[in-house]
Amino acid sequence: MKRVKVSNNVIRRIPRYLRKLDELMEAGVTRISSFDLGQQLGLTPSQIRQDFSCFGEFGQQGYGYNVAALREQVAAILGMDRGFSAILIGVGNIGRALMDNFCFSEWGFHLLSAFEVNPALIGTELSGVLIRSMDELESFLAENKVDVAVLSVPKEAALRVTERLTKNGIRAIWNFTNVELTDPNSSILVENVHFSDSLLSLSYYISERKDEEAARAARAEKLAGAEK
Amino acid sequence: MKRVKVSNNVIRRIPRYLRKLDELMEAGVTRISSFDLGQQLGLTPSQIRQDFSCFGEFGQQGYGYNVAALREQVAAILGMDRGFSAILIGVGNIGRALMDNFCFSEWGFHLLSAFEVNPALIGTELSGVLIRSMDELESFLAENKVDVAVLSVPKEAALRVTERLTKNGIRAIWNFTNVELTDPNSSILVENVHFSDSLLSLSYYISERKDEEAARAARAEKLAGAEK
DNA sequence: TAGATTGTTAATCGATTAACAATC
DNA sequence: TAGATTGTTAATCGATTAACAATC
Repeated sequence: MKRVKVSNNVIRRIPRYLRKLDELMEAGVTRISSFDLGQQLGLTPSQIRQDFSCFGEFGQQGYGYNVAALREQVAAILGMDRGFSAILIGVGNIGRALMDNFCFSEWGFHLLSAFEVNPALIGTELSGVLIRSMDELESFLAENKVDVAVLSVPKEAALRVTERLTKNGIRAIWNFTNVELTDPNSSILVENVHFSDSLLSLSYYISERKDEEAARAARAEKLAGAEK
Repeated sequence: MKRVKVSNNVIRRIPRYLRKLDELMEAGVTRISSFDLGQQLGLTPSQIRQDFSCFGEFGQQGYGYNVAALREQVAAILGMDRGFSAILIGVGNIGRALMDNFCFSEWGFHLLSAFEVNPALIGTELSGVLIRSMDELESFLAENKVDVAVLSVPKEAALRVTERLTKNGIRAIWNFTNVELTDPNSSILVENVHFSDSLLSLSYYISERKDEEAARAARAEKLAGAEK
């Protein structure tokens, strides 16, 4: 796999390609051109070819791309075949939802264990994953290679837990707390799922649309008045 | 409020400004310069001033920005003061987690009601919000102005429910299903929270780092060999 | 072969950064 | 007043789009 320095914009598009390719495979589509793929994703064919060309040559002139083959390449680009391991910290509502519904293995991850402070949950299993006491965190990290910690603890505990994690070798965090963990001069990878940021962006777009519609209505009103 | 056409990049940064400003207020900071704000967010002062200048003049030469005042401006930009209303469809794990933990009102939204097919849940309340039968969806939408539908149904139901929503006047969806709802030529606003996209991006970054470290180790190895 | 479509180079467009006059 | 810092214009940088030779 070629691996030049690839821009964030490209990297954020790759998972969308994967999802679309899975969809195409399910629909029985075996080949697709950058033109058609672009149509379906709202991207230009140029951009799609540029994106893939960061990683190699996956198409064939005059034919396009084989869907199944491209899907495998995309999966490899994303590291889905590397068998990364994860632990989950905090089996609250979000933690439970992830353990219950989110299929880590579908995306190439092994969820090794979860950790909780609530004694009622410790020792129980959820979707086949054992919930351990937070007291065991350090010893577990010493004995297991863990690539990612999924952080789904309450806001107040976020920074404290993060410190314990990074002190014990964790170098990547999938952050579901609404706390800004990213320390600019740290080498820890943090991927945020900030619900509020997402909702507020939507709020912005709705406001924008409302304002535009109001402005349009005002212009129409004025015009109608002038005609009289 | 000035409202020129603002790029997506800017819009995605505004919620981060809000979060940081809230943090500063809580810490008792009353004024901040674009320089300091940039330091804390990993952005250049230029970019911060450019971003705000899309919406107005919120600072003061020689002084910087008043934190509380800027926070209010940012909130207004995002439409947090518009009292948008929302309903939630699908009280599964994710739906429940949102109703339980996510404070809609903190971000200016009123969660009016939730809808479910499971009879055991219908008629009950969660965090003060009534769970109605999906059968009541159409009549509810006819009687209430709803700005956003939060979609947290199982994957299989996503498209069907979306159609019911849009047929009954819903024009913005906050989508928690892993389904691509965005129809390029539709005017419905869709804001996606795709967990898998997020995890796969992280997977990419971890892979990249691993490859770099392996390459570095290989070079060191070679060097050590050459010295012998 | 002719038509289609790639991978890549060049051109364009847009976003970020730098610079600076205005001014608190 | 002098120092600080804004808002904005100009310069730079990077990402997207267009074009096209290569080739299946």
